Amino acid sequence: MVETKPSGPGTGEPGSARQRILDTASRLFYESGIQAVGVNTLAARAGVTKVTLYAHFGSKDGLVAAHLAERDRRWRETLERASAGRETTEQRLAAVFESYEEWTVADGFRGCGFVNAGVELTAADHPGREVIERNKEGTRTWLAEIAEAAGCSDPSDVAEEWFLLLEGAVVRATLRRDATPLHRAHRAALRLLREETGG
Amino acid sequence: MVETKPSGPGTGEPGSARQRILDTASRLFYESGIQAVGVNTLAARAGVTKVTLYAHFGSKDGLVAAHLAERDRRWRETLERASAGRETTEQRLAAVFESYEEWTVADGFRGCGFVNAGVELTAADHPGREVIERNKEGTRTWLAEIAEAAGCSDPSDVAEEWFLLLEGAVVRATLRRDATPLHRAHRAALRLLREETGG
DNA sequence: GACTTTACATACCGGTTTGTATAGTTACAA
DNA sequence: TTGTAACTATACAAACCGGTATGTAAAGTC
Repeated sequence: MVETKPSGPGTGEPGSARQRILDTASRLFYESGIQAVGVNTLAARAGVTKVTLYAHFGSKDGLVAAHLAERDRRWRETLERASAGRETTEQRLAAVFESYEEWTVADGFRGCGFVNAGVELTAADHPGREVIERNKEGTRTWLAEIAEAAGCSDPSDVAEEWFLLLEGAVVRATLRRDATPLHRAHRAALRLLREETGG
Repeated sequence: MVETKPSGPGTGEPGSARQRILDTASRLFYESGIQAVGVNTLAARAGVTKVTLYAHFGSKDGLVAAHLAERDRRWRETLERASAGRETTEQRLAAVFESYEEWTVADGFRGCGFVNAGVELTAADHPGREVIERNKEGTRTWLAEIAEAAGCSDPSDVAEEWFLLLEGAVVRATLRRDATPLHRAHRAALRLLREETGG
């Protein structure tokens, strides 16, 4: 387990230097890619000197890892918020697919930030890799709990099939910028579910 | 349509400078990512001077585009070779999923080279983007022809569902290095097909 | 023999990369 | 009032980036 807690000065309150750096990183890294954004640019855009950035995160790799951890936290929040009040299996599943859909059709969508980071961070021991795996495992677990509540005979199997459809839809939506990949994925997921539960 | 034919000197015979550059690019770009491999390193590893590299491809972007075109050509060959002698719909579909499976479990697998390139090449007008789209469209068409021969009422719809499963499985296989993503995708694809054709 | 093509070697260009060193400033607290 | 934490400002280092300039050697071709 890697340290993801704040490791530098400051407490991370909104508007603090640390938070401004993380917000800027989130935007720039996602927009342009991690390697394409230098620490000079990043610090300047965050309204912070490079010295402050290094005081907080130690290295660019450290900042990348912290940025991914923050992104993971926000994604989990999104899932939980979208699932509020959804009770039946199909409603809870719809909440997930609708979250993905909103995301993929939003302005500036450029694929999954974790998958993208995984493509760029080829070093096997990069501190960000762990965060990527944790995020994917989190979503997989979320889906498995829905499949379990539905009474599927092999919940993790069904969850993984849903996950394949979701990940595939995100990839497809990156080229085809409309809602059809998510619609098709959702429909296919429902058919697989109903077949499984004998609906 | 962008020029993808050889644009520099030489004919591209096996062992020629041009071919050596392309082979080296294919290996290094896939292994380490496009941005992480400089032209100095690339030329040195290909046993070629940088001047020769630029005489052949004009720019790094030009080399990237040529490399992607070559990769696309090889992928189409793989699909055709794997489908030789497959006659029924399920056999032809199996050929596709088996090709993906062999690929994802092979040593050094690091995701789809086209998707990865798409992540790295953020510039909308990069000459490689066109090749990426052409490749994805090629695979989609390949699947649609199978679905059509199967007598699906909406072949392109079914093909897209298969494609979602395949792309998702590739993404999942990048983290989970075994054959289960492809097995699951194949099984789900068959279930969706049989449902569609009322089998 | 003159010319073209293809590739070589070497050296250089301006700019950018991550990361550090040093000094000064602001705010708050004991 | 003195100290400390968090920050700014600037300058620098060493390496690397894509790309070019200059010149040479070895082939093939008219």
